[in-house]
Amino acid sequence: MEGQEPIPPSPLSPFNPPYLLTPTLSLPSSSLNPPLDPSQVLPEIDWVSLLSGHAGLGDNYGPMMGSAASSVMLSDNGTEEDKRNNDKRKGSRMMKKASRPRFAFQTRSADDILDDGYRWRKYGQKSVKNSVYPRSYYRCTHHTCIVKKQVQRLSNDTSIVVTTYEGIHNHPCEKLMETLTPLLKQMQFLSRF
DNA sequence: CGCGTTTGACCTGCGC
DNA sequence: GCGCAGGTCAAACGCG
Repeated sequence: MEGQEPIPPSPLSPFNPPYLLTPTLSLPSSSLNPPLDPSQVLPEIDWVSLLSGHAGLGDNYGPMMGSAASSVMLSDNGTEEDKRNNDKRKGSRMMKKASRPRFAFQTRSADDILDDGYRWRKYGQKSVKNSVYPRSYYRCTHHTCIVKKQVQRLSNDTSIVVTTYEGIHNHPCEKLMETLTPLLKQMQFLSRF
C-alpha cells in the first residue's frame, strides 16, 4: 500500500460511522506517522487472533486513514445463527462470536490510547502469547453503544500500537458534538437574518 | 460520590 | 478430556 494519495475512509471505519464524520485524529505530537510498512509489522502481530473472526486475513485487506496507519479490515458476518446463546451466567457473560465488523490498524504513537473522540472504559487487560506488552480491552462508555476496542503494542517495535475496533458507534462522537454545538447555534442565530 | 482503572478469577473455544 | 490462550466480569481501589 502506498498511503500517499488520499484514501477514502472505509464505511466500516469507526472513525467514519454512516451518519457522521469525526474530526481528524488528535494524536499526541509525532503520532501521525509516516506510512508504516506492514510487511515489517505483520509478521509479528497476530492479526488472526486480533481479529479473531473466522474470515481469512486476505478477505478485506486494505489501507485506510490515509497515512495514519496501515490496517486490516474485515467484517465477519456471523452467518450461522449461534445456537450457543445459552448465557446462563450473570447477564450475557460470554458474548456470542461477534457478528460485528472488526477493524484493526496500526499507529505510531507514544501513547497507547489514541484520542478518537469517543470515551472508552477499560474493562480488562491480558498478557498475550508472543508479546511482551499486554493487550488492553476497552468498551465505549455510551450506554447504548456496544463498541469495543483492543489495544496492543508491538514488542519488536514499541512505537507501534495496534488498535482493533469491534462494531460501529451508534451515537455521535462526543468531542465532535462539543466542537460543533456552538457553531451550529451560531449558524442558527445567523440564519434568522 | 461518580467514574475510570486494576487485577485476579472465571469462562469459552480450540488444538492435541 | 485436558490444557492453554484469549476474552470478560466484578470487586477493590484511586482520583477529581
